[in-house]
Amino acid sequence: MSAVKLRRERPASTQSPQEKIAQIAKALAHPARVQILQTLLRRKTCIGCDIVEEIGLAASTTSEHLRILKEAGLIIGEIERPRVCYSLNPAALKPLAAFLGQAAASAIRNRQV
Amino acid sequence: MSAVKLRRERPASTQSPQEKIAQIAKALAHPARVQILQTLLRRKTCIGCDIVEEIGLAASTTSEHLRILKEAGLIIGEIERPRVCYSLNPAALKPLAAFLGQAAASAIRNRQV
DNA sequence: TTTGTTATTCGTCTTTCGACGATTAACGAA
DNA sequence: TTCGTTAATCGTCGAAAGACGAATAACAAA
Repeated sequence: MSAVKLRRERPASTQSPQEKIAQIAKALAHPARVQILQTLLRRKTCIGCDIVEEIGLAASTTSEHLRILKEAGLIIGEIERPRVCYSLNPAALKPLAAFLGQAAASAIRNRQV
Repeated sequence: MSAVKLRRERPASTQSPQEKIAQIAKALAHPARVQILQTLLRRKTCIGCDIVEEIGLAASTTSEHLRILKEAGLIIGEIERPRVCYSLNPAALKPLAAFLGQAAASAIRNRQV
């Protein structure tokens, strides 16, 4: 309770394209977080705290994963007292998806599916 | 020089789908590695040690990034004495690409581009 | 055989991640 | 106001990532 925490990543505006892509990938770089996104994909819209139950980790740990996903912009959380309603924001995946698209295109050019 | 190192990730066969996806994402979760892949995309095929020069990190560090990419199957390195010739293996990106595809599809279903 | 060229491994260090329990926050309901 | 419910934060700890220089490996060429 002394100083500011300053947990920020770096303003998106000053990020290189590589950094943008890597940042999104980093948000996906944990099985639990992938599982959270898949859960949100399956059960269309928002979910309360049963994400915690679904992935089987401690509530605090899950909350941390949700924070990371939120910070990366991949999910959105709307408060609906006393719970929070999470939903996907697939648009945030675009830079990474575009990069993968390029790689796939090169695969076609080089005739290696 | 004492014991085995055992740096393995875990046999792909026993990996859950989430783990597979997360593992690929983890390999992409560093700007330098994204940059390496982009370089290989641009200059069609393999490159020697000028990857080191391109990304501006120490040779040993770069070698480590290349190892990670290789271990994830994203690149292939053929030795061409005295150098090594790297090339992309875009097929290894498939599981991640498929996942992003699903998310994009859900975006269309929900009318949020 | 010695020399030169490039890639990799080793050892070390600092920083970040991931997990947890405990605590705190933020309210609606009673 | 007090109570109950759910989320988020804090503090801690071990494990892993990331960076580097130094040392080593693996040959082709001289």
